[in-house]
Amino acid sequence: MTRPRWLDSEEKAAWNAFLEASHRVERRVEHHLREQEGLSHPQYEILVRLADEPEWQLRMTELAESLLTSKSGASYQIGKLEKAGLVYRSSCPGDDRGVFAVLTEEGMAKLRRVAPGHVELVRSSLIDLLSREQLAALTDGLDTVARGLED
Amino acid sequence: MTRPRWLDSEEKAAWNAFLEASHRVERRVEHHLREQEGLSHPQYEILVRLADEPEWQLRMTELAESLLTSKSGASYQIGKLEKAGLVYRSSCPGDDRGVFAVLTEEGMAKLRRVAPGHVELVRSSLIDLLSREQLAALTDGLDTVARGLED
DNA sequence: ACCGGGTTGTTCAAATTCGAACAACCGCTA
DNA sequence: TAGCGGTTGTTCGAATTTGAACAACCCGGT
Repeated sequence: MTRPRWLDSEEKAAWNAFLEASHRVERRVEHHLREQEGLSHPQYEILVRLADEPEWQLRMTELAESLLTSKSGASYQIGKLEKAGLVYRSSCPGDDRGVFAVLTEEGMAKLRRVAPGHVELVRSSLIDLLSREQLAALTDGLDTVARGLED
Repeated sequence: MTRPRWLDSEEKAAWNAFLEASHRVERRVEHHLREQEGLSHPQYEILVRLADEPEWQLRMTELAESLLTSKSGASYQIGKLEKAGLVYRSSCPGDDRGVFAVLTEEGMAKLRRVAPGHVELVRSSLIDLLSREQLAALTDGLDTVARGLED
């Protein structure tokens, strides 16, 4: 067992800033969507993912991977959205195991209604807090991290 | 209702990178601590917070605020750690409402045992993925965000 | 000394998350 | 075409989180 390579003060600062910023932002977004729009953040993200697809649909597994969540978690949330009429499940032609989650018109309408407030919140929680240069540098770092942790 | 100030592509990239990086890192850390050390991330953070205090103790409310979690969440996790013998509750002299969460020797020993592996994971999840310059820029941005969202 | 507003920590129900287990299915190979 | 490893989505129980409700307590002004 080699001696641990402890974090120096800059590295500690980086880690703490990362944890604090991500928790604060997540907390804020979750709270806003919940209170103002009656959606959880995962649910909102599902609507966004589906709306981005040409046919407003995604396989359950693809959806779960896109959300970085478990399959059971995706299944649960799709169930909720289905009850709310924002999404429905559709069988997958050519693969009887498969299930598509499909955005309904009502789901798309909901998303359009909610998006402006959400974008405003994203601005006030991240974008508008930083200069253009800070934002670019932040994106660079975060992207490098995200790419480094893929799979 | 004014027209929403939609995000341009750089802003969208920033937001997506933020969400993806924070989810991937959190997921990785949580998984590692759970599997390798038998602690949840919140629990580990509690041990760290307490160990940082001169007397290894914090009031429940302070602890909750430090963790950016709810009071009930802190209470729950302290209950778990108490059962595990890593922490105990102590009444607060001068304030009968107050409760201190106090780190035990065993808790400190556990933290010392777990810390090296955790630090290695923090390195491989964030620190070592970035150059010194990237890390500094990332810290700057994330700190600005965290400060901007305080309270 | 007493009140009234604020604070502290716990408990509760409800919601959410996860992984394991499972049944059903796919596609390739013998 | 029978079989077999791998995939798909759901269900289950366990763990966790949250806000609301609550009881107990603190304190400054009267």
